[in-house]
Amino acid sequence: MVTLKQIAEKLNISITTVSKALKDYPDVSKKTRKLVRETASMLHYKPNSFAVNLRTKESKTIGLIIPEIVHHFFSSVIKGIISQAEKKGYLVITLQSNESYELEKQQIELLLNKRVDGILISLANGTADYKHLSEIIENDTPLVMFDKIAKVVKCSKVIIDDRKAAYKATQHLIDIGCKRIAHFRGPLLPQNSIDRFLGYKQALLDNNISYDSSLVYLLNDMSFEEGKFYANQLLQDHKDVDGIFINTDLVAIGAITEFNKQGIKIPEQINIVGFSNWFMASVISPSLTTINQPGFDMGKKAFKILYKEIKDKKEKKSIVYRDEILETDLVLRESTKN
Amino acid sequence: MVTLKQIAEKLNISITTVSKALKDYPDVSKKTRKLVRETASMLHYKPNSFAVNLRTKESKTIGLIIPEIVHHFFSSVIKGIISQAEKKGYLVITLQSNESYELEKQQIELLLNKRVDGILISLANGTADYKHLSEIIENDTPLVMFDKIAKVVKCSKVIIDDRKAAYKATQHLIDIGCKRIAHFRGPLLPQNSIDRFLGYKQALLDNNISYDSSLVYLLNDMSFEEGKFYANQLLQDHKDVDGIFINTDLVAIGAITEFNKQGIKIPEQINIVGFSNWFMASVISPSLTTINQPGFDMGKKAFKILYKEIKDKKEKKSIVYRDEILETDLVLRESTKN
DNA sequence: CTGAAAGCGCTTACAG
DNA sequence: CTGAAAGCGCTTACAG
Repeated sequence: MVTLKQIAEKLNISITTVSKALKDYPDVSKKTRKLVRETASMLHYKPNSFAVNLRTKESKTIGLIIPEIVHHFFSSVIKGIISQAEKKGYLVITLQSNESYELEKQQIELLLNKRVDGILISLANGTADYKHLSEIIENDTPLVMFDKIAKVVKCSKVIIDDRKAAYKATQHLIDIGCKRIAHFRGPLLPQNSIDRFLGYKQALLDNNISYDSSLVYLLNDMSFEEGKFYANQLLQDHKDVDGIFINTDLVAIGAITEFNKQGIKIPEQINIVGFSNWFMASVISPSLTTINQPGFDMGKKAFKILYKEIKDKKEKKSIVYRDEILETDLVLRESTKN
Repeated sequence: MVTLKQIAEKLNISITTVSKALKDYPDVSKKTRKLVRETASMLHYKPNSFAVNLRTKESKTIGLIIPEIVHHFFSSVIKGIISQAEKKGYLVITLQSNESYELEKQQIELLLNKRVDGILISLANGTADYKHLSEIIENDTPLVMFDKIAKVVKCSKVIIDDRKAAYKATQHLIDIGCKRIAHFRGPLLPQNSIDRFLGYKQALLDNNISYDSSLVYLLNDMSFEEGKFYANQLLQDHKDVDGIFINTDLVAIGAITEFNKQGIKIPEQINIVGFSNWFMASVISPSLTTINQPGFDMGKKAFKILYKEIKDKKEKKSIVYRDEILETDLVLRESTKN
């Protein structure tokens, strides 16, 4: 590998001058600058990034921890982050927590040891303790949380308004005439499953529909199979339900599959609204009415905020945490009337 | 940040001894070793990875270039790579070429400048020239290609036998009685679209079915929309077709959607076999018979080979390139008879 | 068992 | 305009 030293020796000048010439310092003569540039490109010189990192104390690399990569929403977020990072000259190290708090904790340790310039994270469902996140902040590493966040952690956050979106979804069911509306909710922990539940409940109350807790089913792993299972369960428990708001599309697609199998007509007998707007939602039959969750934009936005914080830190400006709330909309399809 | 120097000063010993103690060199006394370890953990010492990289000339980081992240198959591959890399203490920098040769080229440059310890790549459809790949090899950076590869490049490769898999898919259509079998193929460039076409053709010939080039449709972007478009086209061109082998599930799902819309019965009027076994293939109606492509295993395997090459290089062993061919199988579902 | 010293390849404040 | 020197924080061959 070619080094500054070799270029310097070849031209009989000092390493200092070579370094300055390559960085276009104005205090190097035009002639020397040109000579150095030419020699460097002739020798295919590439600055040793390890040395640069050590000197500048930054690596132009950020870390990303995500619960699950094979997931339409999250892979869209990753794509948004990576594309935006590349534009700004940053590379992204991605890690998957697999919805495990323990792994998440270890991975933060890995990234901190690696001295990434900043960290982006969407929390595992299992995460209830936030010491590992505080450690990032104490370590003075910029941190931005997105989608699955912890409200109490002091850092910037990019989210959607889950409560509002769930309210919108439920209101739609009410508007098309549903009287008995069930909800398949996520586990007790991630904030967004709580918020989606609260939005559902609020919409009922605002429309003078009494809240019936037996219509709310709490799922654990939010899988296709769970969707089928609880769809069947619902049919046994409540013959009179005419609408369901389901916490996420994958589960909704499981439910649709089960209803189709049992000959339940959608939307005639039961209306369904999902959440996320996966690609699948548009190709299943009947296609699924759902909340569109802007994954790509969320990724872009999260990186942009992180980038600004990294920059502000470098310039010793004080960092102001921001809460960015992205808009969602309801995509009407065949699984609800009209 | 705590450094070796600070620990040394605190204990009034040399930096050398501290370094050795932390690395469990046998020539440090038990007592000193213990003292150093305790002090280090008390001060939350973390080795500065930038300095370590510079000294050891390795970063325990690899680069990954993939055509498209938001894609069930590729995100499974990424997951396989990342999980395996983490086990071996490696981190993964992911970049997306977006099926563009130009981007791919730039990204290789980025990774080489970053001095990653190795590179994993699946080529963009647009890539026809391989100089940028040779550069990796000349740079003495281990390289493993997977899925979309270039046969002429001298490096290890992890693939499936596309020709054999396509043969199997086509043979299945023949076995269930199809006489006029169409094929929706991918563009002329990626090797696997060529191989899938050849497998299709070979199966016909081996079964004494004459090859009819008008039954082969060449698609460009392999999208859901193209699937719909060519399904419609096929209905206009050839009323007698009773089976289609389609290059990838997404297109097949587009085709199914179009056939459903036009009231064509699957599999009674037309049998369909896809390729990849996306999750979607199992939930569409009718569910799709398809070739299962083991993304997660491919990722794991690709990393394992790369890891071995990195290790061999470090130990100055000569590197033997390997071609790993993973098994695929046909998953029978509702879109084909029986 | 301990430590002084060289060196990895840069950057930059400083002197001339 | 040019360059000697210090330093980023480690590792390791070598001396004692």
